[in-house]
Amino acid sequence: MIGNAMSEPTFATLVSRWYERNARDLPWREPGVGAWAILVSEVMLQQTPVVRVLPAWRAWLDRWPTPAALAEDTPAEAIRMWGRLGYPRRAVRLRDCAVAIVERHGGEVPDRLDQLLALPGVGTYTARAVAAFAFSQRHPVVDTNVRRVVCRAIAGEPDAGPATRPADLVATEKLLPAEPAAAALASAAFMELGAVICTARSPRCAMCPVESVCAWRASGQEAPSGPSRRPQRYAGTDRQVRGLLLAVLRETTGPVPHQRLDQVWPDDVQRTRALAGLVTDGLVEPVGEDSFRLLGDGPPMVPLS
DNA sequence: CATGCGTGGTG
DNA sequence: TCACCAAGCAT
Repeated sequence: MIGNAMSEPTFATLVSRWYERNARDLPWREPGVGAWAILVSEVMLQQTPVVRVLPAWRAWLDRWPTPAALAEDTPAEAIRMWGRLGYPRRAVRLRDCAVAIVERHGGEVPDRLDQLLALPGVGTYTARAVAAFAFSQRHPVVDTNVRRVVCRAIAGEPDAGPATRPADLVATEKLLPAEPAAAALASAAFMELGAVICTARSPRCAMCPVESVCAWRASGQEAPSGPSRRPQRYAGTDRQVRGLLLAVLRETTGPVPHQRLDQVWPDDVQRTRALAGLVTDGLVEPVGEDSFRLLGDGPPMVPLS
């Protein structure tokens, strides 16, 4: 027991201490923030930087403080409120998620991992993040930041794999304190370390609380390997065309004649394909012969009899 | 398991 | 300038 008391601080302890002194004061981390607000923040933060999420998160919760409130509104309004956060399918899925929470869980965000995972738009990361941060449960929370931190500091490798793997969850779980609340704090701390110090491009090792125990540092800090995969260009892709189409639909209430949508992109084939994709994905619906609108942006179409 | 899916900031 | 992202998810 004396040996235990005198042992070196654990990895999680070092990072948690650093976090308690240096964490950014993000609003969804404040005490008393509910599970719904945390869930909304996690979905918005999927692939969108913190600085852009901040105002959108406040506006969203001001309008829809509960899952039930969002569930009663239209997908179209969800897409509009999403603004330019990107990947607007997340807005629709978040609304689907609110509907599911009302239908399956009486309007309360569930606290069980399997129930969270079953919600639309909630995957491995988000389910664990909500369980840990909203309900103080002891689950490894592994996002791209945590993968990078653990991969570098523990395994001594410069890069994490392309996607979260079961091995990442196991490796991270081993680092967590036994106490659930401490484990949740440690998970937030790992994420923060990866976001602020142990960044992908230029890690600030001089500021790092675990530099002295970092395996990557100890092994000479081998540079990240070359480009594993060539990222898709944005300019000229369907993705860009979808964004242009959606920008027009967002700023218009109700149906938009296709002639107006035609103006956003000259290539008929690509534009038509992009619009069809938006319909397939449940973001847009056709109205009448030649108009389109955001899903649910007006009264349902009544078939003529 | 590789892809597709938006957007705006930055070195 | 422009490649590279930034707390993933669904298929």
